[in-house]
Amino acid sequence: MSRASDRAYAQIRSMILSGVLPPGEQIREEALADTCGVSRTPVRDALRRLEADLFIRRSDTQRSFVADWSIDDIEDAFVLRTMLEGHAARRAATRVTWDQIERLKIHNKAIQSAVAPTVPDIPTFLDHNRQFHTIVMEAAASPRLSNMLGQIVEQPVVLRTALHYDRDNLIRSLHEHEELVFAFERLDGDWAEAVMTAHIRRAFHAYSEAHRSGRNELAA
Amino acid sequence: MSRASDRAYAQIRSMILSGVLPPGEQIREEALADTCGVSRTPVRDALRRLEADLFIRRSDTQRSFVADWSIDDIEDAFVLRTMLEGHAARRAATRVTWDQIERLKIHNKAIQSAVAPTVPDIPTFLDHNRQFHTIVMEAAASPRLSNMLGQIVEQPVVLRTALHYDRDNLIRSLHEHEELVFAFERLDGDWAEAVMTAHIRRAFHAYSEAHRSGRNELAA
DNA sequence: TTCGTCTCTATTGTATACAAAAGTGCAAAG
DNA sequence: CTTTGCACTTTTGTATACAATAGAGACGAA
Repeated sequence: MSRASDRAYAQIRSMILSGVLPPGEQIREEALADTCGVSRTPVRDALRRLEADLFIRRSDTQRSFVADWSIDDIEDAFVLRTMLEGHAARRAATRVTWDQIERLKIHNKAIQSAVAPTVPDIPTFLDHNRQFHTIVMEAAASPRLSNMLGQIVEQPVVLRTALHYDRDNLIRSLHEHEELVFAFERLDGDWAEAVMTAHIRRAFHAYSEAHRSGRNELAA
Repeated sequence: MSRASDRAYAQIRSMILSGVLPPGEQIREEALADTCGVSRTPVRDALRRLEADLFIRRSDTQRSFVADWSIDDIEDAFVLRTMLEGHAARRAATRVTWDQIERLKIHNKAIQSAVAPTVPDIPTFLDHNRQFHTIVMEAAASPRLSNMLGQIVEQPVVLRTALHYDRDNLIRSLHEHEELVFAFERLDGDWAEAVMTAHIRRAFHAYSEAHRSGRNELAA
């Protein structure tokens, strides 16, 4: 992450996620180059990647804008994520190694510690949650599936989802992770897919409800 | 398609598809720039896009190579395509408009004409086949799904698949298209998904068998 | 007033020069 | 004979200048 284009990528991405660059905002390469302290060349490079990640969309005349996600877009992304991650869980159930199962359990333990206190440690939860899902993808052993799921999971909407989890949701999430490991240990693809599907759908509804209230806050 | 980077993209892509740049070949930006008659800047642009399309992979030290697809990679791509396109067909079945159904029928008619002669017109088949599938995606009304499927369908392996179709396979392909339209007319998502799944799986086996014989030819 | 067109400005696209980094081969030491 | 380090070559990364193109606003004609 030391090349200028990588730094620019990370910086612009975080500017979008943090709302410094709000949805719909036009992106000017030179302005970003100044902000990031690099020339336009690596900025253009970063913008291409962000465009592929759907963080940015380009008009028909080559101008770039921060992507604006409609409710339909959001549901669309979750539906795809449900399908892909469910499929990954099914594949993983019959391919997972004992070592991977051990690592999944370690992350679940860490998540348990993070959600046990009255005030959960969200950053720790997020970190181990991400690693848990990464291991599932690894066990699914499909580079293309990982690639595509990566694209979806990295999208702004999904990244912000867990921020809306209350403690109850975090604990349910943990229980689903544990159930998934049970399914893996029994090589039960059907079960694994069902648990994962429910896991992602619940996340969607958690997001969706929190988002609605968020909208109201903005409107108020 | 008039910008230099677009021309470079198209040209490099076709060089890979036609085998001028064989799998595993290292890619040198300057050499391609000379070949395409443009500077390195648009070539780099094109290479980034081809990398996202998985036509090109980069080593850990930033060098680019034409992607080399293993048998597992190929099956992997087809499995994903089956899942995504099956899902798309299901969605399309309950969203497709009468206008889209008419257009699907028009392309099927064109395909019928192309495969009717003893010597089928493969380019015409490919063209209308592609448009047929594009309309299905359009009817599925999920931008992300379209985007992802586009990534898979455009991959070298898939692009070359139909070249291995014999006349019998082409006719079967047509019949499956027709059955899909029946399923759409009856708004039957289960049926549509099943037909599409079978459609793609058959394409996979057609490819896989032709590929095996192709390998033998190379070995002989 | 409204439409069109023209010009000027803002923004992106391309070329080129130079910097940085990685690969390559040779030589010397062990 | 192998290995390691160093210089040299090749290749990629970045900056900057310039070209091309889209957008915005003014001005004039209908």
